[in-house]
Amino acid sequence: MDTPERSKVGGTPISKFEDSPVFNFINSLSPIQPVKSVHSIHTFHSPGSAAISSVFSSPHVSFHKESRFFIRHPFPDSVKQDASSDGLDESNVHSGVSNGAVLSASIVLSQENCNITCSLNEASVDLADDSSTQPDFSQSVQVDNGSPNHNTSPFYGVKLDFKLDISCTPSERVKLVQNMSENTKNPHTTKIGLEVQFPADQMKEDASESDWDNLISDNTDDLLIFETATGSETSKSEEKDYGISLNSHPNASGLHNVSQDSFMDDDGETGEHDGMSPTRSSACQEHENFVDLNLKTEAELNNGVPLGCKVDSQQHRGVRRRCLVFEAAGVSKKNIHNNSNAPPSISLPINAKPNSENRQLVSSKTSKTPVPYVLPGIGLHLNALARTSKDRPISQKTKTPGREFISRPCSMRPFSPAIAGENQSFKLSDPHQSPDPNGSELHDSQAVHSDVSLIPALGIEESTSPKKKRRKTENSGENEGCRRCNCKKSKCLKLYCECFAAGVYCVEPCSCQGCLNKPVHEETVLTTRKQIESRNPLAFAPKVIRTSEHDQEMGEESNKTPASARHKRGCNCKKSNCLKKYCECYQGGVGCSFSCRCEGCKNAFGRKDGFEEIEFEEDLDACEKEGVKSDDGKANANVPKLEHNHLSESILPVTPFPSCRSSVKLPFLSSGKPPRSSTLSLMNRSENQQAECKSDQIFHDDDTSEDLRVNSSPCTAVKTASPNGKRVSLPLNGFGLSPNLKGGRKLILKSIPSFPSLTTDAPSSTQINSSVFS
DNA sequence: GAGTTTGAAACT
DNA sequence: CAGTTTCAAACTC
Repeated sequence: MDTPERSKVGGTPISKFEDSPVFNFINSLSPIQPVKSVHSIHTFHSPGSAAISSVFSSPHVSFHKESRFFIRHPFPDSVKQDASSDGLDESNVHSGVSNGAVLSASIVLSQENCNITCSLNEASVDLADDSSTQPDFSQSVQVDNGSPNHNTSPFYGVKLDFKLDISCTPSERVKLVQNMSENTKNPHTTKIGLEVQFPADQMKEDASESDWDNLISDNTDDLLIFETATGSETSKSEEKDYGISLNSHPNASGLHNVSQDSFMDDDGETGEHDGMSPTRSSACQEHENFVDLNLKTEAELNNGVPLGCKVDSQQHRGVRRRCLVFEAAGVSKKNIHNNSNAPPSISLPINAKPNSENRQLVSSKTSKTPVPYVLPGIGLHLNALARTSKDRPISQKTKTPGREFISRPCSMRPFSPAIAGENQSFKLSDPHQSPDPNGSELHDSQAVHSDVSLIPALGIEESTSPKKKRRKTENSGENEGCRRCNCKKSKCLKLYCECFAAGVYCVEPCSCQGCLNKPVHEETVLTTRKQIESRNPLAFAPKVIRTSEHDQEMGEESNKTPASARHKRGCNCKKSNCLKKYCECYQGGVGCSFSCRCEGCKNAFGRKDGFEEIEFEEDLDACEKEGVKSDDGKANANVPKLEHNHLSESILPVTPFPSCRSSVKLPFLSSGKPPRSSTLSLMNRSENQQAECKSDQIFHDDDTSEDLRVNSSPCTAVKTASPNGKRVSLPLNGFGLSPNLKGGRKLILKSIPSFPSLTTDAPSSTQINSSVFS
């Protein structure tokens, strides 16, 4: 073995390492000789003796500062001291405290069976404290592993353990890379790379046998302490939460990727790994020491490394190539890299093109980046939310001077029910905030900001003519929502203007002419708005109200079943039969209700007639089977089917301020079945007012549909007409009842937008209704 | 892309 | 409050 010279860690002669069990192990690889422990893990790359040489030949790479594999764990100085006191070369042992989290990684190569045990322990913050006092702590090793199985997300008290029993064969390769001293100073940057490669089959079998506890207990001496690398503030923040630094962090992942590449991708598979760490800082690239345990085979990763930690899917994707990779021996492609080779992969330019996985990471990361532009003094207008099918990009003002940049997510499902909820107290703002496609409600402050996270960067992409784009997006179905106004005469100061109606400023994509609905004209906008509100307090109220609950429950199907939501005022369609977007109900993805004055309603989401006709039917089931027939006697095949769904929905106006919202549960909507005749009977129009009264009484904040109870308390009559004389009523108001009814449905008005102008305080359900219907 | 249709909004 | 006009989106060609 000529290793010593070539094997340097961070320029540190490997002589010390030779004393280490690892070294012995390596030496003994062929024939397999036991290695009791590894104080410091270095790269083993060795099939047989030759392998050993190779191990140390490549170790440079792995040892090299630039090695990308790393196990990060912060730990207390005390620990560090202990480690050093143990005679461990600092280069081999890095300790640090990061965020109070203590991570220790121990890798043990057992003498027998050439077991290689890698215990990765993530010590909680508490542990970190303990670690100082507990010698054994050193054994616990925190490995930042990006293995899919590895839980990328930090967790307390979770040990990430994997034990690998492999027969030592020439094919086996274990790389342990430590990176050195320079970085020790900087706990955040110190990384140690460890790569262990095993035959795939062995890995599967053995990897599954993870026994960290044993490792810890047995190999106290053999500890590798790694400092957690904290690439960025973000990672730190994450780590703080858990007291553990994880590779889940983009930076970390990037590091892993890099490291992995450095070790594994001689054969050109690096392509897989390239592009890794866009987020990775150059500094990290050069100076971080990593310990990487790479499990190359995914099966291995999944099966062979029972970490007891599960990584969420997203994390998986991001993490997949990271750390622990046990490469099947057969996979010779993973050659230990020479340092010369390593650098390229290692020091991948930040702006390097990420691979698909990396991209995901990046994208996910970036997705959050957009920051909504909130016009000064202008608050979120939830009306935008109300326009369900009309997603508006979240307003975002580009930094470009004089240019408004408003974007809103186009995530809306084609028929997703409009979310209602508008708090007029908000100033016009954030134009195009859209309801969460998922139906999630915007809550208070969250609404304003969280939505932003949803921003698909719409605004950025809009360069083509707004109109075309709009159509394009609309046609596309899901992205239907991205709209812009095209006003020519209204100056975007009337409700004709969708933007204005939504309470958002017009943005660049808009092709409006003479637009005054811009931040520049804020006063004008507000004034006009007030005027309109004075005329009709509900003018900016969400047109469609629905419950978020529904979305949550229904998930993807929610778009199919918006029925629980209803247009607050109802449509007045004459010719479109409520089958086109001319119909606001249809457009909002909700069924028509009693409030509608439409003629020949065939609303696929729920016909007004359907309700009425069904109302008195004794056997709803029959109805469902037959389908609901409209007044004109035309059967609407869609209706029954849809009815199930949308009836199950609850009305949920989404307002940013939950406190201001009250929810109404309409009794039978959650059943998911069409209204039962008995139930519907209550909805008889003659009884509308009564029903509405009931509905008023059943406002609830929570969604317990079962809670739907008819409140017998006296109710004041509620006007169904809007201030303007137009009927405004909550659809399904009359549904409050009948649990006894089979298939009772619930409409839940989870939140009704409070209109500050009307009621300063969070309106009670009654208040809401009164305000709505008065 | 222009023209038509449609229904809400605005107006009288 | 009803009728009419205006408006812009939706739709059609």
